[in-house]
Amino acid sequence: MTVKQPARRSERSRQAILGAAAELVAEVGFPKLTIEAIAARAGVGKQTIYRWWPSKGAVVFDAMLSGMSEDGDLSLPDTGDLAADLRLVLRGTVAEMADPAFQAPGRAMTTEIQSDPVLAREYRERLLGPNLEAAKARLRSAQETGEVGRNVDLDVAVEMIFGPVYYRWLLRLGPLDDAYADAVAGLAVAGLR
Amino acid sequence: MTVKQPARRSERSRQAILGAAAELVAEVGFPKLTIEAIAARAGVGKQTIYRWWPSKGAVVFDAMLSGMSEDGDLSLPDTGDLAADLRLVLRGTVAEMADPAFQAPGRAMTTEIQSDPVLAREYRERLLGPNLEAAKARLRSAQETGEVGRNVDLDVAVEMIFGPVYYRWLLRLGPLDDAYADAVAGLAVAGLR
Amino acid sequence: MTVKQPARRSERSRQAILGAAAELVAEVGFPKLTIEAIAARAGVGKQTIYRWWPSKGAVVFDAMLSGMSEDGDLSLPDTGDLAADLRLVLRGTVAEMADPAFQAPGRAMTTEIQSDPVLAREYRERLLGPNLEAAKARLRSAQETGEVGRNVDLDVAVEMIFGPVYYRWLLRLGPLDDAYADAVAGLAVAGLR
Amino acid sequence: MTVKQPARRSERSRQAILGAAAELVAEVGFPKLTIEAIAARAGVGKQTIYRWWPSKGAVVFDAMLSGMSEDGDLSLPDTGDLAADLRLVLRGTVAEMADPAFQAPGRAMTTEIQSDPVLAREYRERLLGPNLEAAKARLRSAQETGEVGRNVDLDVAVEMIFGPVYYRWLLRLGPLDDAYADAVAGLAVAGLR
DNA sequence: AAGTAATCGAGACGGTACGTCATGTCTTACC
DNA sequence: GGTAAGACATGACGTACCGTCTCGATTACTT
Repeated sequence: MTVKQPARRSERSRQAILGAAAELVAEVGFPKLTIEAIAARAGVGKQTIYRWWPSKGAVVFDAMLSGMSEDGDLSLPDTGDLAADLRLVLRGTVAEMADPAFQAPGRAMTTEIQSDPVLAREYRERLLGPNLEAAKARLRSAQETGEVGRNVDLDVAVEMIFGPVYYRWLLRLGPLDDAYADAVAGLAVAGLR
Repeated sequence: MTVKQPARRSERSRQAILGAAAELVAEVGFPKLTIEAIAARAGVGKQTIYRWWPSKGAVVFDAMLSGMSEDGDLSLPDTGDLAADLRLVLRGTVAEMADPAFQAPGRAMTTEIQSDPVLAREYRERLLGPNLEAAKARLRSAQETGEVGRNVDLDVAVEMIFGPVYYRWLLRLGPLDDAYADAVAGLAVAGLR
Repeated sequence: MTVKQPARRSERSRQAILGAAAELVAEVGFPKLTIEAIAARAGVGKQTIYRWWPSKGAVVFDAMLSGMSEDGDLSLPDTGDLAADLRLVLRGTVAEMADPAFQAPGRAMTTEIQSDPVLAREYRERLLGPNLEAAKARLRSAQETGEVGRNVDLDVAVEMIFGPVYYRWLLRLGPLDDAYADAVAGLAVAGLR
Repeated sequence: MTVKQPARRSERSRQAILGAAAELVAEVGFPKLTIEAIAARAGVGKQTIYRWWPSKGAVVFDAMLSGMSEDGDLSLPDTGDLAADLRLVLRGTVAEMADPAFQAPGRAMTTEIQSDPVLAREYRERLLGPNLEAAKARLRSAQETGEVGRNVDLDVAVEMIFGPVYYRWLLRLGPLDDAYADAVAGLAVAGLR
């Protein structure tokens, strides 16, 4: 969340808290995670957490952000073959979602977002939004080559691509493997034509 | 959840608990819902809840089940026009999801499913599964008329239909209206061809 | 307590309850003794206990009564030598009080008597009273031989004899052995002259 | 009880708890006294009680200690006339025991001591012991004047003095008035010669 | 270099809810 | 009708965390 960065904040404590939060959410899951446990594990006073983060969710969110390479290039490949590019992207998405290290915090995030509007906004704007924007950019380019219909609503289009994957992941409806990624990519490309 | 059915369980208490849970989850939301409040509202001892349900989530789940017409005909319409049928179904789905009365418990359910495997199974088997099966049946019929390709994996196909809607709903990515339902239906039908 | 003796009372259950109570009070002590545990140990419904006894204390009291030879001859020996007779009696009293098997129920009794007037009355009339009466009888006889002064209040006198022993036992002020019994007997006899 | 004195304990809370405990034990009696009620009356969290006292009994004990002038001069009068001095002391003892305000907590204490060894020790060392010591000191002085035999065991002697009173009080064997105090004093002095 | 103010660790505080236990009442089915 | 079994409403238990608060003790800027 990183509310603000005042002069005298202890970076050491911040790191310890984020690290402890990341460890603990993986160990016990989000619902059983407590601020007290984070403070204890981080060797930090509770107040230091309350001073800088508004909620448990915010801490975990920050911990997840720290754990990600925020600088990563989000843009999708553009080889001119939309189907191939989507297959590639979805295979990556699917692999990440199947990764056990991502599961606990990922689900926690989804959960927390449901009851914390501030967090939800943060999530949409800082994590999800940029990714969806990148996908839309690729589809826009595909519209120019004619691979995607001109009248297709791109907001709906990106949801057609990632929605099914997210759905299967969250509700554990089936395996998240390359075959699945390819199938979704195939149906999507066909639909967008 | 209805774990087991020993001897003589008080039906009156069961109804009161389920009713109170449904009311309270709508009033305060799932995270702020407490067993004590349910017991108090239902005029029931806490132990009576703990005796029959393993967790808060299980109670709310049961409450939701009770609130639904379980006998309802799940099968999709089959007018011979797949696109029209899907539009109809998705409009209904979207309307339900936009309904404020469904929001709180619906999100609560999704949330709770993430950390309770028993509940998750129950959810998939008793609520989600039948609905997806009904959709698959309609698609299978569409395969016979040629509206859907023979080699399309129907599991993936149903996720292509409902996944995007669920995605938009859960992450609040945009409005859930008829236009959106139609757009999703359109793209899906095109993809499945 | 034995409230009443209606026709169809199960003697088998009564015995089982009293036995279980006696065992349990020795095992866990009176404060941790529960009606449920007694019922379970006795293989009896809780209601059967509630039907026949008004309180936990009453059950234990009855159990203790059953455990004692109620028919025993309470009268003190009268050899003509009061000091010797008292030594004998007090040695017996002291030995009983030091007996581990008597400790738990004995203390429980004392405890329970404090807050249950009915029980207290029962205790004084059925257990304590007869014993004190017997001692008074012996002292009365001693008054005739001149070993005890004519103007001595015998109620006070018996309390001078048993009070110190009870005091030392209840508050664990020191060992309860023959030497102590003899010392008390000696001082008492001297005082009563 | 005052288990330990770490860091910064709230004196205000301590007083409120002790006060509430004293009031409540007088109102409802020890067996019906609950920690929750004490906390509520004191305007304090339950945890604050559990943090500093190990049991309900310990709280009440502390409350009683606070209610007593701990600084009081315990030593018995020494006018040179043992009988007169003992009469005086026993009249005081008897009056205190007959005082309704002392009854409930006094009996509670006795009761609680039976099942809590820690409390029992505390009681013997901090309340009872000093009083008995004071009495022994007076008797020792009497041994020098010849009023008490040289070979009398003073531990037994003090029990001969207070035991009967305690016995009559606890088991409600008779009135606790001046006449009784005098009778006990008289018999005791005669015995100790 | 000393003064000073924000931050830190620690943890006590008033609370809420937890999940468990025992109470005493009740209902059912058996004998 | 008494019984074993056990569900029920009640209410206290002792524990876990909540979010706030105070306490020195650093610590890094200011003067």
